[in-house]
Amino acid sequence: MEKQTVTIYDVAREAAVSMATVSRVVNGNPNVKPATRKKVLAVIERLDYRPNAVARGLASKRSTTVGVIIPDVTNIYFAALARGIDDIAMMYKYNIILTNSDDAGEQEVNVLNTLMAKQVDGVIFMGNHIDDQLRAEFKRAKAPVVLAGTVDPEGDTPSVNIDYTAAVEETITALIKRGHTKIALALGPLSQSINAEYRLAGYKRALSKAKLPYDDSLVYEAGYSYDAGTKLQPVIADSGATAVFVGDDEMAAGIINASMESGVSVPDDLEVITSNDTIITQITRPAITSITQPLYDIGAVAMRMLTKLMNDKELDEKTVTLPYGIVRRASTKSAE
Amino acid sequence: MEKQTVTIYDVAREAAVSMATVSRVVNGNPNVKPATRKKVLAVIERLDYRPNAVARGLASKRSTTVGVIIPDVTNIYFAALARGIDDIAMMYKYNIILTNSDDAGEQEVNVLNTLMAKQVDGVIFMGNHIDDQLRAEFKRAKAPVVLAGTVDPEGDTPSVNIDYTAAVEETITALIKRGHTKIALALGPLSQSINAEYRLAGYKRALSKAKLPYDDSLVYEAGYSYDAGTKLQPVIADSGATAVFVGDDEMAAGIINASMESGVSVPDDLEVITSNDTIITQITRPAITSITQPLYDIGAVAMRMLTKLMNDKELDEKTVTLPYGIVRRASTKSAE
DNA sequence: GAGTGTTCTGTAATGGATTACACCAAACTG
DNA sequence: CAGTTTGGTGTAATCCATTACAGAACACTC
Repeated sequence: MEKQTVTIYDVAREAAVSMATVSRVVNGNPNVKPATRKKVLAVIERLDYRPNAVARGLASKRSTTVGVIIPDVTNIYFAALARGIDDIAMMYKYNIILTNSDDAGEQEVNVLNTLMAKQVDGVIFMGNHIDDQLRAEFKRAKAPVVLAGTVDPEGDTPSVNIDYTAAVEETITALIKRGHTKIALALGPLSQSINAEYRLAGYKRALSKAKLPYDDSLVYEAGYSYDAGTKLQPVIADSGATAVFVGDDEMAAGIINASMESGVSVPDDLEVITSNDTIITQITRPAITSITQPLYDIGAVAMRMLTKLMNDKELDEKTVTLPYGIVRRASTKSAE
Repeated sequence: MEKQTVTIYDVAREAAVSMATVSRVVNGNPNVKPATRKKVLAVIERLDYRPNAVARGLASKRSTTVGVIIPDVTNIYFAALARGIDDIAMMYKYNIILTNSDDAGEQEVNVLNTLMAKQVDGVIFMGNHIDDQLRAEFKRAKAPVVLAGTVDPEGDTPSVNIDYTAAVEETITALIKRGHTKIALALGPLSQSINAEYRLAGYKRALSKAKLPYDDSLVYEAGYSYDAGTKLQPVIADSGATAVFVGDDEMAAGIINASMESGVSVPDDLEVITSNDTIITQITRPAITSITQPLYDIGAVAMRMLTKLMNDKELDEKTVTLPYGIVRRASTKSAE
């Protein structure tokens, strides 16, 4: 028992009008006599007609769908952005095609191409690194692209972020003011601009302003995971650092738990500050002081920008920087 | 500078063949002379032709897109399922339209309708409750629906789950064996079948098998959040319960932290067991004993079932039950 | 009542593929 | 070598809407 589809033709026939008129009614075109509109709506109701979005997309060249490329939905940070994106998309009647890229360049390019083949009206890209090939694809794409929570030092592509450099500088400066001189930096891969070109820069700037020497043996490159944190902790302990800035909340949780369990007290022996203020920062004991980011808003603003671009409007600013904050929790000592 | 699109027509003209032949080449139809195929592929390469998936979808009546309805992507549990879904979907060359429903019935129906309008070839539904209206929509839909991590007591719709009742029964029985007689149950809304009809049943069964009385004042209905847990903790403490089974990991984390901070020691004064084995269970101190679920696989298997249905194949079993486990962590005492 | 606008509706082209069917040529059969 | 397959290719209908354009109906003006 195939369920046959009701088309605009069927409605037109039943309502004794042309399909153009039905189309007008469906799309809310005001040039329809109220009586006709009513008649058509009645038939639509009776036949339970739903316009076919694919046919509509072909005819109108707009799919009312946007592509979202995300490294991994199970990553709380990116999932929060995705939620902001989807909410705003829904508000503007767009749907989201979501695909995981695992941060792999080749996969990202592939995904972008399938998205373009599906005629998405725009793309929101989240990732940790943008290389030349990807940048080239963005340019080649016939739909606009906006980066969310993702930096591109080249700055061609519109993007929404916080000022990572300033945030790190501020936290490191606060640590220095409290007397720390050996501050470790636990980051993800330094191949990613956010680490190598933003966070590290903030760290260096804070040191240099305080006239402290930069010691690259205090900078650690690890994975974005709890286990990476537990493994890194003894190394940090050996380094003699009395404070550490961590680039990922799960990693920070690993460092904290491993510290406490090996007799290194947080915050007395080691102060810990992390980056993303996810729920994890509230769950550890001690809870973790963190940079706060308006995650949901980063996604939401990115989507808002994309809707403008999709409607050929100008952007007020291409590179949006949202405000960050810092929440003090128990993993750092209070300022004197 | 509009980027003009290359169509199958352009390729046909340049390669001096008909569009049908180009279509055959693109779709890997074997009835094409190797020489012709090569010639066409060269032109495709030269013109950088990409088939328009929308046009293809209209003509072939298959969009190679499936809809995924999720309560909230930022929920780790569902996000893990979504990841499994997407990976398998990608393996079968499908894309995912993901939409958040916030578990709201009306929204779920809306979303389902837009998905059908977009001509998705199938739908994976995740949610906490399925009411009659939703069930009716599933039936009405012209594309197959599979439930992932979502129970429907009616059992009409194919689904993938673990045996929640048995899992709860097993954990409660273990607690009873260790001597507990007052065991609390902290669940999400009892309006949801998974709580009211599965977990609660397992709890009751364990009690009755042990000939312990059922006391509904030990059953708590709360939200799926950390704060809900911290708020619930004093109530549990007052009840005199010496163990608690929790339906959500964040809630469990809240209960644990609030307990420890109010001088109720976990596991000495209160043993805690939770349900989803997310990363949170490893981060709390004590870490939380949990039922383990193959989250990724639940999503993956659901998607595999859906691909079968989309290709009009029969399902081996309509209601798939994957195995669960139990990991002991520090929030429970070891068995004697 | 002719002229001029509006408002409303219909006709038909269009979007970019898939695919049933027809056809011709080459290969095979007996 | 006529007859039948098989392989390779093209023609044209089809999918279901949008939309430019044309035209009809009606109201209004002088």
